[in-house]
Amino acid sequence: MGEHRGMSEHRYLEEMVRIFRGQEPHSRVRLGREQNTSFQTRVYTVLDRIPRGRVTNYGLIAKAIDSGPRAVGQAVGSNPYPLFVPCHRVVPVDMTVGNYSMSRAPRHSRPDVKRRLLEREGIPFQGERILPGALWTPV
DNA sequence: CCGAAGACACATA
DNA sequence: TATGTGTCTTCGG
Repeated sequence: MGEHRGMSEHRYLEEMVRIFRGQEPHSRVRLGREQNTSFQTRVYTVLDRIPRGRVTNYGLIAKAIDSGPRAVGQAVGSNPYPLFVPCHRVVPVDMTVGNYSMSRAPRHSRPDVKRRLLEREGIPFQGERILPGALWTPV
């Protein structure tokens, strides 16, 4: 079986399925981040600290690393390890799921992957919005 | 280098 | 609701 992103293919898929189901990964996975810019690394470091069942927003991350929200969005969008680095826990300040990549699909066929991931992690929605109690502020 | 483009935020009408 | 502006990083010419 092949090697995939620093772990066996089998284990990688197994952990990925767990995350899709809203379960916690069995073990913390070490991922190489050599290709990232130093700015991206700073952003992903914050993402790693977002607790399960909580979300934060682009502006708060920006403040935490002394940058701007758009720059944070750009870094989040180029996350090389989605799911493992929980970019799905970052939402706009209005607490909707935001303009993540999948949101460009036609509405009737839109998979709403981000929302489903969040719901399985226990994030409470009311209509299109996440309840304010789920907001986490980076320390 | 310079300009344009973002998974944004905030102000103003 | 809907433009318009500010701000910061990346990428392409």
